[in-house]
Amino acid sequence: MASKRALPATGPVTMADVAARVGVSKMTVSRALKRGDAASARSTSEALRQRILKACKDMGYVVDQTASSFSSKRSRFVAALIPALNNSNFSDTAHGLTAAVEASGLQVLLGYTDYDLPTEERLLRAMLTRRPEGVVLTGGSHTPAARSLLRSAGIPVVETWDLLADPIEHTVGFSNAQATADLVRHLHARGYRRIAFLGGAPESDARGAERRQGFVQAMRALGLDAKRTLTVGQAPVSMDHGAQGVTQLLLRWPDVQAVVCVSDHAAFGALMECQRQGWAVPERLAIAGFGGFEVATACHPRLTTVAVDCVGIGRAAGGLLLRAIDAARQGQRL
Amino acid sequence: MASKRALPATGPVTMADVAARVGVSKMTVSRALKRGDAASARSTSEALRQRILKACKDMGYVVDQTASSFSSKRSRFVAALIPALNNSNFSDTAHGLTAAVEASGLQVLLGYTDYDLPTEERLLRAMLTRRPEGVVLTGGSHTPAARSLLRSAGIPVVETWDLLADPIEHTVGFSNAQATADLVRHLHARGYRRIAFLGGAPESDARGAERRQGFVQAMRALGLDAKRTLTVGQAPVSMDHGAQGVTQLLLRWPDVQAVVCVSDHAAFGALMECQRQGWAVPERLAIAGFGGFEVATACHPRLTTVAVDCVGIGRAAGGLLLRAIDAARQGQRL
DNA sequence: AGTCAAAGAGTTACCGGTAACTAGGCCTTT
DNA sequence: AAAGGCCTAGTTACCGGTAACTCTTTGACT
Repeated sequence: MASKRALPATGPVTMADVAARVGVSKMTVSRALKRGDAASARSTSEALRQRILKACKDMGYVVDQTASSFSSKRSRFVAALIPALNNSNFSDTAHGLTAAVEASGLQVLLGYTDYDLPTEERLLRAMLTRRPEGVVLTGGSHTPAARSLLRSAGIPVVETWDLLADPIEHTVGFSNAQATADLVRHLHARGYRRIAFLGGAPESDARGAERRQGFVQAMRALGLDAKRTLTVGQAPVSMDHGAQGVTQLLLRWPDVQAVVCVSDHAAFGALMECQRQGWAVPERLAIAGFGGFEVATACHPRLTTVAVDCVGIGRAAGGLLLRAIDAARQGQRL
Repeated sequence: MASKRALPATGPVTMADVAARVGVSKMTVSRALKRGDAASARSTSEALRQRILKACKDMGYVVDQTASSFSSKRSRFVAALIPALNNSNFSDTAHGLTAAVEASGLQVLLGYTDYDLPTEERLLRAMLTRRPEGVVLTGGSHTPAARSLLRSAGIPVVETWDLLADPIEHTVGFSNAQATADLVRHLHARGYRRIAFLGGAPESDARGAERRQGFVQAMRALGLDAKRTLTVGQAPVSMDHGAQGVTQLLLRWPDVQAVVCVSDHAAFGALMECQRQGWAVPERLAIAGFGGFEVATACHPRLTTVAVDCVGIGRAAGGLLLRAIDAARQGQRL
């Protein structure tokens, strides 16, 4: 074990090693490395700084964030939880979030919940042990334990993708119900009257449930029959669900003129099934989706859809989070 | 500032607080909490353990992984870099990876490179400061600096999505060239002779370039003309690229019978453009894609595609990584 | 010329866990 | 009955940075 000291080349290079090589103290190296964050305050001379930077490069020194975080109580990352990675809407939001916070030197630790609340809680628990400086969640449905964890963590929380009436702290998004209602009114204006809704099990998808509610409310407000709602499978609703759904739909309500699908994926599946069956779209059945996915504009005929500014949501959430983190740090200082 | 000590309720609860409450040493609390990992070795009595667990719950204590990682030199996470989040192929791989390593208590820190090597290097640099226990990369193209970083990091590295002849350390995947060549032979067996390839700029997408090479090699081997290759845009190749591409294709080589697209997205775009233009698929033009995306089987007509076991790749990469991490830890012990 | 502030660098202590070692109690073994 | 071993819990030291403070030098200003 004495060889440990005798073989400095093998072990990881530490800041002390660099300091010794340059002939300064650890602290000086530390200061030289993190210059640029703050302005010229409390820094080293430029000449010395260059020597230190060169030594770091020569020795292959890489800062140990683990130690840095531990010492400074700043983990320099935020946790973000989304329902699924392979949904481009959510990953676009993650993209926007990353773009917004990386300028402040924060990384995003991304997790996916598989549309499952207990999974979200587990994930949150795991992430909080790493002491993130903030948390971004998707939606407003969480387990009581998850809420409690967040409260006692004492860090800023932003809930996205729904404009919540009663958020844990901050919320960035839009009303899924409102947007769906707008879509229904749009169809109504085009002359459609017998409109159906196609979505997954409400309990498996909070946003889907919101959209369903928006559909029902708008239909009722227009004096139309809001009973044509069909449930196919659990979230995430797939293209195949849409294909199955549209078949069931026309079987059950042959007089239906238009269908509002919970997402573009389902709408696309429905559209393709119609093509297979020879049902003209939109003459026999008009199809609308939600999300503004690439497939909605690429397919033929194009799907009517509700475009969502996913990246914008992420960016706004990031901005909000940064301000909240800053504010908390200021407050701490008092 | 003296109030800091006077207000223990406000500050975060530490292990020492819990220990004091229960009347044992920090070490005992530490041991009680991490029991379950290893077998009954070096643990506390069950009765005491329950008391400690209860105290943790009552006090709202959450282990500080930052401190734990720092002390034990085990960060308990692995870094994974994929080209894009919103590509379900790659996110499925991330899914498989997560599933494979989470049983061992490792988390996955996911990053996306936007198909850009310098971005990959930057990201890698940022992640390595957090001392991951392993790294999973997509593909075998990396900047020299990135390779150097990985080498000096001294942690296991797995490269996926390409079966590399000369990997940095381990590789899990399949030959994109081989798979594309198989696809070409399949089309040839069906009677197609004048086959084209449609993809993005090779330098922007290593896997796309591999597929293009596989196409060229297979065509030549079959004694066919391999010159019908078209480049549209940069990676990631979109549905719209596919639509534009197929138009250019038929304009430039009106006699073409089939087209192999670099991905299902492009293939789908091409398919839809054909429908818009009234070109019969596959009679006028047969279209093949790559990746086995949901859209390939959901659309009408179905796309010929190369299904990839994305989750399997991730799972295999995770397994390999776990073994390598274990081996490294064993070796360290000697 | 003296005072004072700012800039640059060093010192000290500490963050909250865990590795490794130590110590006591109880049980088994010959 | 003594020796050895296992189980449980405590002790000590330390991981690699950074906050906060101190000290020295330099230069500007009165």
